Amino acid sequence: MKPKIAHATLHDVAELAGVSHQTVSRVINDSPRVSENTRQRVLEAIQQLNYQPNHTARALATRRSLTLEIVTFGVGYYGPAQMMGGVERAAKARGYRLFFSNLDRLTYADMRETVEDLKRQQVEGVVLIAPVRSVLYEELIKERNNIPVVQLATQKDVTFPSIIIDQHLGSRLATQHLIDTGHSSIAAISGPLHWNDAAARHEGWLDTLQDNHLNPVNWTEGDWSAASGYRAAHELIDHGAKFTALVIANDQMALGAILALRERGLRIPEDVSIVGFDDIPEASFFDPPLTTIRQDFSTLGEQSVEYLVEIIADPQSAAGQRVLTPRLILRKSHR
Amino acid sequence: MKPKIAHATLHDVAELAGVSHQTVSRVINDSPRVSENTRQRVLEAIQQLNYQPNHTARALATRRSLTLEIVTFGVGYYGPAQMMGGVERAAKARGYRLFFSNLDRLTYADMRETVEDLKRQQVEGVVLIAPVRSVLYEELIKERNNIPVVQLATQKDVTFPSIIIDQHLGSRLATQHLIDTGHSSIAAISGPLHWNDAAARHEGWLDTLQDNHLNPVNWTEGDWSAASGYRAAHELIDHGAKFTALVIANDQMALGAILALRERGLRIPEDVSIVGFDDIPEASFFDPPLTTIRQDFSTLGEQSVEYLVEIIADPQSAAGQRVLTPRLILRKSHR
DNA sequence: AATAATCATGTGAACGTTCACATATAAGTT
DNA sequence: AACTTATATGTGAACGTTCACATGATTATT
Repeated sequence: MKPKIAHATLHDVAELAGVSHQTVSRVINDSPRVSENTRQRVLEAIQQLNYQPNHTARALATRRSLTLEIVTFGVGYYGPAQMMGGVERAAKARGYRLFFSNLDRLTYADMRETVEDLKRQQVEGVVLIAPVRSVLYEELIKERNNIPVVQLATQKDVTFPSIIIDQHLGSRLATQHLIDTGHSSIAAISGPLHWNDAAARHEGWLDTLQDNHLNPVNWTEGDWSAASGYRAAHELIDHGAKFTALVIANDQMALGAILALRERGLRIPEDVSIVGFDDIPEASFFDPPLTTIRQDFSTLGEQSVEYLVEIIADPQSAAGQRVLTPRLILRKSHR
Repeated sequence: MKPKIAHATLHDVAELAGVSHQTVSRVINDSPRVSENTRQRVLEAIQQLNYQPNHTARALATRRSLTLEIVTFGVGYYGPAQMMGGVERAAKARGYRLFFSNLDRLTYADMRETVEDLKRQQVEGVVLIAPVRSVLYEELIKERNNIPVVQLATQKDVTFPSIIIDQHLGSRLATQHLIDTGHSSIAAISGPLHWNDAAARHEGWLDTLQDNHLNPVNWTEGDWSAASGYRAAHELIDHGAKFTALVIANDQMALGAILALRERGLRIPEDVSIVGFDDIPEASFFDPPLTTIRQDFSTLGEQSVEYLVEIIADPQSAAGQRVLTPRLILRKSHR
């Protein structure tokens, strides 16, 4: 019995219910200013026509889109993917829809494109996953037509709205634990240092060694991949580095390094202790199970939406950086 | 010198350039029907006012939103995350924006919510990552207000527009290879069987054994996680299963299984051969490097957008299922 | 030189909502 | 009984575009 009107409008419903379009509008917006009697009649008409409010028209009229955008760099990576999940969940809970935009490369053209898009989009706020050091982000922030932006995984102590996990602290936790358990030759495999988290973790390692009057033995830079961890570990040994422990900037590289060390006849943890970062779900099943610094990326994503919503409600409340704390998870890759 | 009008409109630009709004509209839409002279004048005004066309208004007037939606189940998993990346890339290349919606649980309420949202959204098409067997998807498809939908990772031989990777074939590739290299006791750890890919892989394994007149030795079901692979391998042995090879439905479970087997004193590949599925980037750095069936999820995502765009252009062209082929990648976890 | 065709521009009404009012009826106060 | 107040509804103009058409100026055709 459902008349198949392509898309019923407010007016179609009004006509069928014998009221004005405004009354229908009141019904769908839960206005108290409408009698129970007519409300029922309208509801029935809505049902009968399978009416759904047109979001576009509504956005145009109210000048509110109820839409957020997430701009991410590298969906392929574990961290960003987890953050996205968190952002989506929180956005949905708050009644916002989510545009999704990924940057594969941080080129000027791609960034430009993204900025222009943002301006056209009628978006109420942006979660920017900005894990890499780049002036392009600043450009985006400046040119964004006053749309609130919350940055994730950016640099520490930055003054604009942002949330980070304290990587320096995380690295300190890892390194200090190794020192406390008797190690004094602690090498490192860092992430790509133009990534904020990689840089912070690296400095945390350096600072902790310094505080304990230890020399930074040796380190190399990887690219987050297991392949690069494998190469890095081999390199370290090739260059004659002596170490009894290894701080590795993420779990994937740790996996690669474990394989390399084994190839070199080194046992873990007997000959070298390892601690990683992230605590990916697989980390417990490395051989040996990996001691690592857990990052709650998903919560990070959720909180970014909370923050954003606060700013949207009151732009004055846009105040600085919030910081989450990582946690050392002890398993069997160290002693 | 830039006057900071919150949002300049077509009319603001028209006034400044001394033309009608329609002329400005022509300019921004690259209509040939405008003299070079006035085009310049308009362009200048646009620049000066920092004008950006309002996407919402345009969508309302043209009844085209230039927006696609991706509905996914489990961003946390490797496959879906990769597909998303592909979808985003292709959508952007085609000039479409992308709404992102994730389902954490396949409950009626969540699905209902998603369907209602779709109807309101003014979206031109939907990529539905539907890796799990559920009637709820059918509901979504039926009630979608005639919006084109392309399903990914759904069941084989289904008649609506969809793209899958041939998991049955993949499993056949894996199992047959083991048989060809001399194995006759081939056990399996499957994924959760209500997942389409898991079911297809499982059947592929069964069918291949049957074709070769071998008995399916034994198998257990995991949940894709490394933890479940670990448990499953232990279980298999606890139950007295005898096998010289193991087909494991994804690489993460393979990782867990490898650890379990080693704990039981079994060497890989000397005592048991292993082949996984997916070829996650870490698979080369398992110990031993994992032989596995590579899935090109990212291409799958891209192609879904191509298909969707075809359907949008010509709804008649919505025809059936397209199939991609997986590939066996030989490494060192078998012999 | 007159007529037709082309080009450059303008005008007003859509698109489907909400917003700011205006109006009519009912109920409450003095 | 007259006057205020509250309640239920309707009216027309926004929102910022595009669309369909109308107009006037230029150029081409016979």
